Amino acid sequence: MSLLNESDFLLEVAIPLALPATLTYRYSGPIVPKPGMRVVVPLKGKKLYTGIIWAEAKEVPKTYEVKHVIEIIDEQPFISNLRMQFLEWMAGYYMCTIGEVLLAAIPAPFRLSSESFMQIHPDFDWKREELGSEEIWVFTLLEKQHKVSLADLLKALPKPGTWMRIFRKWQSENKVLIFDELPDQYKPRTEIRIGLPEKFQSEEAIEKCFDMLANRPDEEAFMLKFLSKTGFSDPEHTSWKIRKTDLQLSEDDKKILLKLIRKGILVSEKVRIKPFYEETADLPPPSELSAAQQTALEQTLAGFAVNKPVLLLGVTGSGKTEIYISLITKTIAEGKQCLLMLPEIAISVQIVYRLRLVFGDRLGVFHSKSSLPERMEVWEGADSGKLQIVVGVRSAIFLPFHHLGLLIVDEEHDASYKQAEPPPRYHGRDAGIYLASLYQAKVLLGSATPSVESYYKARYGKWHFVSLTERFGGAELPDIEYIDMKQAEKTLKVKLDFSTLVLDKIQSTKDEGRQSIIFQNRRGYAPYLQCKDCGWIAYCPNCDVSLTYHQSKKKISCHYCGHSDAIPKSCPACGSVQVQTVGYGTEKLEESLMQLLPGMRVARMDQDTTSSRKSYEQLLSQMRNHDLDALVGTQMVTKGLDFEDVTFVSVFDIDRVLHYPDFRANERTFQLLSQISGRAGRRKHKGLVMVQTSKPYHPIYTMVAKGELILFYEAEILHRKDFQFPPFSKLIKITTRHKNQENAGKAALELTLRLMPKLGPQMVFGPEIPPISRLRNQFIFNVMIKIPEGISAARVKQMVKAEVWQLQVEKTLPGVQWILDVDPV
DNA sequence: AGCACGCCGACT
DNA sequence: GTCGGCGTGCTC
Repeated sequence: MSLLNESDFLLEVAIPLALPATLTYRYSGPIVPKPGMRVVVPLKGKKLYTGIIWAEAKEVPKTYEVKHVIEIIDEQPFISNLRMQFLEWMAGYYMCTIGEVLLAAIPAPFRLSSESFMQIHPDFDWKREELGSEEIWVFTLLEKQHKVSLADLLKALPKPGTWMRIFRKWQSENKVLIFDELPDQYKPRTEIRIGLPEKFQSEEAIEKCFDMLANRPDEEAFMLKFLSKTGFSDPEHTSWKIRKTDLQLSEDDKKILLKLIRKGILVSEKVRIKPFYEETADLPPPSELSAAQQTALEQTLAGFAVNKPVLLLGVTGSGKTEIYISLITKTIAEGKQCLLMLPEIAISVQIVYRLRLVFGDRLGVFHSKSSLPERMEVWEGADSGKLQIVVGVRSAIFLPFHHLGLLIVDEEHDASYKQAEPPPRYHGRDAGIYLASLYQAKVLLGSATPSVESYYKARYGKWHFVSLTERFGGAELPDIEYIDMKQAEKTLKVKLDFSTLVLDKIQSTKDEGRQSIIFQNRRGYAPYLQCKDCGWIAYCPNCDVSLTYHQSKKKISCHYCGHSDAIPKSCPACGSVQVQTVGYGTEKLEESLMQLLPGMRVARMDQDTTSSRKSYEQLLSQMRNHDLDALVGTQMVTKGLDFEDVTFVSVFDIDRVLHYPDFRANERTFQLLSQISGRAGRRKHKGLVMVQTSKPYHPIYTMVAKGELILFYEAEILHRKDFQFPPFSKLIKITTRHKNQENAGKAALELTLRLMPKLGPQMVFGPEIPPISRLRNQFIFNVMIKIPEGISAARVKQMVKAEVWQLQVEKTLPGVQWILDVDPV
């Protein structure tokens, strides 16, 4: 960094806000600024923000007065050079601003602002005599006020100094807590456990115990209850403890318990409730690799040796996880870190248990439902290198890995890796591959149904291709049958739109003591509510979609904006009372099954029944304990569920997926059918899949049934090539949004007209009205840019960005929102 | 993200 | 006649 004056620096500072660019600040102070260090800066008025020194500013701005950096927070760069390079790449590649990337990349607790609060950490023992005079000052204030905003603190403290740095240091030393909202979330959840002291933990000792209670029948009764609840009578019981809540104590019981504790016959302890993934379960240690797995592992290593990303095509149940574990173990042995990326829903208890068993404390979990302190812990662990493996969702790529050696992206085809909103609209897999290249880390992508793009790259040179097609333990793939619903209707073999074949199979599956899964990609009771007399349909007032009828909530609601209405008793248009539901959602299927198959224990798994982690886990355990015979669900049941006794899977309506107007419809249909088939017959028993369709001989369906995976991919690749779709081109989707249809349309048209002469009709497509043309009272238009192979995507992006920027500046279309989406999914 | 400036409804 | 709704624009 060059000097302007003596120790006076001019800096480009990136602030985690959706600002168009970095802002210029001046700094003079005791520290030599380096890129990646955090600074506290004033922004518009007196508000303070944390920014990142991005670069040295090249010249003194002439059009405005440059403000001063208040303080540099870090002694060492908070973001390493490598990671800055990554973040900058992301902003460029995904056509957003650095500020937007930082917003996603830096957890809130690191973004000290004047709105942040500070309080004394309850677990830290401050010793007054060890504090310096300044520290005493702050400590006293904190002690008096419980929590203080940094703005107030800065006002109250003697002027010059490096307060933010001191606060930051305290924060990292766990002397204080700094947070943005209420401090409640920092209180660890605890529970009380009641247990038998060690000296009584044997049959004879318990006898003695009871002798002590000989003349207290109430206490004796309590002890008996306690012992039975701990499973004492079970010869294999191992625990002498139980959660107090599980004892379900009456008021009187509580008094007795207190007495017993006082007598020393029982003990109570308060323990922190561990997040679900920290608990360990008794699972068998990882099994030895099979010959097929061993071969796949060796082939993967061969790909790594030539520094290519490896695509592992592993059919469901082939045991990809074992291969992951081997590779992770190897990477850790080399002293490097691993990131295992999973789609949100797949970070299940099962896989984390399994990995924790192998890697113990060296494993961290980075989940979207993780609390802030949990995130901070993983962040710190990744930074220090203490965590050698992190299992996480897409945002885990922002963790400050010390030395990343291996990236595994499981279920790499999963669309949820792509962030839709807010920017950066990045793809976890693709961004991960770039990040790995910076670290010179190895990359393994795993899937039973890879994306067509990945398959193509792996098969035709760029990447390395490994396939694992044998199901582990020799379990057979299920049979897939397509039920011709038109035929079934003609022969009256349909009840409530269920084929009687399917119904019979659900019944017989139950009778054999096994379970079924019924898939329908639509939640709620019915997608429409319609008047039989005049044809009126309930529409969302804000969006261009019909309202879904929800019976249990007694509402009709919009799945896009959340709007909901009471169910009309009569038609608002003609007054008729013949208002009826049309179509089928999971809720209705659940009801139909209960009605058609009496005695069937059916449950439903969709967004509406799994709003909390607990309800989700509960459904899983009900399935596992055979409290259920059939599970109806959305997309959610297609991913990662592994029930030993599910032998029958039924797909209620697949045609809608296939006919969705999108170049990925074939791929999605293939993936969906293959994935859902993977839920059937995962162990000893062969599974059966029945798919209801009006086109039983559609080639995609046939290819799934015959397991002709390679055929599907090769055919699809030809198709994509003909139409110049990815992987033979790159797409940028530009969306215009405005409350007024005309303005949104004009904006899209104007952009098209300006891009057309520069890029030509082979690259510019649109404007087009999307299938849902209005969302949250905003009209939407799309312009698609298709960049063929051989043309610099970077240059096209530059051009598009310049045109959009120009249109924004011209202000002929005020208030139009422009959304740039690179590699839309 | 905030915060300020700016044009249209229910009130002292 | 005014107070205030949040729509839009700027932050160095």
